[in-house]
Amino acid sequence: MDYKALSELLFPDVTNTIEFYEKKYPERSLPEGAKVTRFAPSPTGFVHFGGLFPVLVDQYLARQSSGVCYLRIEDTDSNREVKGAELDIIKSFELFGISFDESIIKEGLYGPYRQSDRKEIYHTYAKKLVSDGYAYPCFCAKKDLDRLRVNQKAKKLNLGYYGGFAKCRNLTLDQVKEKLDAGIPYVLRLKSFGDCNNKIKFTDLVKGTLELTENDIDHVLLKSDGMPDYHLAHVIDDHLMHTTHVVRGEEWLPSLPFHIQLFNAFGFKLPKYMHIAQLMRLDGNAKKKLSKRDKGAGLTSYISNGYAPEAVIEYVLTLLNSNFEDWRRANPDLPVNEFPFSIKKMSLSGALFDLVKLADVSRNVLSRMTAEQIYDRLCNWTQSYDKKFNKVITQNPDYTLSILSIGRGGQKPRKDFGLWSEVKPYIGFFFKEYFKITDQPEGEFDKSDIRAVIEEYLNLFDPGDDKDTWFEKLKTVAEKTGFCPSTKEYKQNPEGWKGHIGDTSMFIRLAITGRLNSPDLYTVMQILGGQECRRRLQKYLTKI
RNA sequence: GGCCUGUUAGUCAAGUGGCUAAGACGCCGCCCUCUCACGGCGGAGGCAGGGGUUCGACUCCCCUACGGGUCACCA
Repeated sequence: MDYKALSELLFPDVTNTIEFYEKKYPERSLPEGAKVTRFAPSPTGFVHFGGLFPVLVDQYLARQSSGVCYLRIEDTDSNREVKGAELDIIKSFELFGISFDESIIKEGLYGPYRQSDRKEIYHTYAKKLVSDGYAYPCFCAKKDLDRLRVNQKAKKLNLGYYGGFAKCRNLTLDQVKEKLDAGIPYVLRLKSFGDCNNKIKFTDLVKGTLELTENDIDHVLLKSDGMPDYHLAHVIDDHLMHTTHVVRGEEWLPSLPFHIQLFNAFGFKLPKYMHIAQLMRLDGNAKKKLSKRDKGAGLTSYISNGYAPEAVIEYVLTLLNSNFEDWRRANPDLPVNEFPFSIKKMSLSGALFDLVKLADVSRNVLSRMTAEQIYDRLCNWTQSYDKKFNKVITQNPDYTLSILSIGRGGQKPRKDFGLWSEVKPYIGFFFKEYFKITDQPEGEFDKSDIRAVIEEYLNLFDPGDDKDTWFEKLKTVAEKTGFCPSTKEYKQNPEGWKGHIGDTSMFIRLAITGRLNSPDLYTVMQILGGQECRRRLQKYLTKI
């Protein structure tokens, strides 16, 4: 077979040579050891939660080595393409503080960054492959392939287009010409010289040394529409764009031998690979790969549900690097991008997505913010997702700020909320728009006793009191109304008391906040102001 | 089914032949001048099973079981 002639027959329009592109995309000039990584999504919809894993690895590896992290759009399948998805992906990541050094909106020297714009390049390299005898056209129709598969299945053979089953391998130049002239659609296939009885050793940076089976399948390289499939595009792009580290999900592991084969066929240097574990979700009792189909898995739905992006990022980091939490405890105030990310600390098996843990991480992240930061972000979020609340807090910025300051700062900050959507239920009672008595006293008390406590307290209440005086007055009220002023004492000897100071405090809390639980009552009352406290206490009397 | 890969408490995980097997979340109990939150103290709960190798295996090897991935003109 005259491969050169075959290549001319298949690619008459290709006039460039691969040398042209090799020269056009020279080695990147980067410092020693700089890593070049890429995130390469297909624009088939929104980015889902699991996408955060590889992209964060990409970002850390590049940043920590003064390298480059770029975005490449893998849109070689026009059937699955979703309009607007490209920009959506970029915007979604931006919400999470993730940006790329090069992308379709920020072209670098190694573009185009959209695969559908690189067709000429792929064809040039494909032509080379054909002329070197590594690829051939296949005219088999889908029907033929289906039949082949059925036969192989019946005979319990390995499925696929390989060896003796690869009929089109043996087509002569004239036969090819004939079919071409007849307008029969074809795909370009790899002519595999691999043997599935041979094993190859390969070291993955995450998985370690792997033993893989050589590829003997004549995989498709170019689809009948002339676009490459993932495999060919991956090899050519990551070569020309000089990717040093390919970070991708472990679902790609089975096709790795095929990729290695392609790199070798081209004579390209192999990049380093990192196949990372998939995030799983629980489906009944079974673990399932988290996918785009899962409701609420979209990155932006975390935003709309009220998660702080930085909290989501930290949660992902706890799963990505087992020592992240230790680092965070030791460095509570350092920005997250200073975390010394380490490949060695990456998990081998897929973690189960844990909403409860996310909530915990989230509370911790928010507890480290200042009241001002909380306020800004809260305004930002409510602007889109709770306009009424947004109006309330922005009308009273100082007041809101003082509320958000409760128990903030210091060594043991409060952790009352992990979601922006949890703030309103927590602080709503401070505002007349939301104040409502929603709880009832716990335990059995005479209404007259409750009334007596409130009345007695109203007599003594003075907003100018300091905390100790304030508490002394609570004790006085308790004692006067027949409640024990010390909980401890009461527990030792409850005889003769109607209850204890905890109970009388509860009545007052109910009147002031409408709820059984609240932050420190003294502070709450200070913020509300004497007038409002008095008003609420009096109002409560009418409701008992 | 073939191929690949993984398996330490409910979840996430340290651990690389010699520990009473870290820690975190969750759960339970106690403490912290008022509830909650925070914090502190304590508790329940684990090396999938079976064979080897070894003076000694969570750690090395083999088998089994179970989980996951993949076998497209999708990425």
